[in-house]
Amino acid sequence: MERRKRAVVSDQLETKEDTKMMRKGLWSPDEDERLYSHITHYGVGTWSSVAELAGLKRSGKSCRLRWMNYLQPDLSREPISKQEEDLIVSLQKLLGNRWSAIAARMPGRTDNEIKNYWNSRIKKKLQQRMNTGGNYQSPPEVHQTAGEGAADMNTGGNLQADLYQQAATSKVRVDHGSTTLHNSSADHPRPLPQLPVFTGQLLLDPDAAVRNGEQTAAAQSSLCVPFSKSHERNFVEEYVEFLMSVSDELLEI
DNA sequence: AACATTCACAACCGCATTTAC
DNA sequence: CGTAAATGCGGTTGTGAATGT
Repeated sequence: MERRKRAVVSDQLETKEDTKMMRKGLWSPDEDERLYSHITHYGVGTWSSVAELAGLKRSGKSCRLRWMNYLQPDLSREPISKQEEDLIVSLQKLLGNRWSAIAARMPGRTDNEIKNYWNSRIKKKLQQRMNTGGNYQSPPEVHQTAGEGAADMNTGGNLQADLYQQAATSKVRVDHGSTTLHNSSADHPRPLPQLPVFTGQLLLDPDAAVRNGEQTAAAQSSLCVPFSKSHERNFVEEYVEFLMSVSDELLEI
């Protein structure tokens, strides 16, 4: 809480600074040139120093965003293809609105680009198909305020629950320690590559759950550990890597 | 032609997390 | 270990172009 207040204060200071002397709005070609030239020559120390050393009246944040989303040389300038769109849809199903995680699996694409594409096109398309009676599953609406998002994080979020739910109803079985793929053609499960083992649990305070009489497997599990956001991130990242490595078939869960 | 609406995308904002000291 | 600064992320807003009336 205290930290959060500080972050807000820090941002407010930056904002105050911005209104005094920082430029805002669209970047001019000259600014782009300065930023690009500075970074290609000297690299990025800290973003605030980049802004200063490149002689830009921009916040470090703004410089970072411009570089990441527009100036980076390895960005793709091609329109998003049908294949990429399908990939976005699949990954969004798996990861939710974790645009940076999705972008990490799409070379040349940025989180902002994917987020915009999702919001302006895919979301609409899916909605239309829903309205016309298509059996397309609507993407989960994530009208989440920052506060709600934080609440999700605090409770472990629904993400793990969703993954478990998917795993439970799909051909992938996620056990503590063992994983099998049930081949649709044969009923004999075959061993899979190492699946990241989920050693966290969904409750903030497992002891409290036990005290409350919630005798969940997680609460009772000797593997129970506090489940931080970084645990969550690692788990989800590894889980998706795993799914993508197995087969296209699994991506449709 | 003039205005309104829609669309796509760039950029901003607030907050959480990570890093440096 | 605590604090401040830096960074990263996702939601939202702003803006210019395209399209419709």
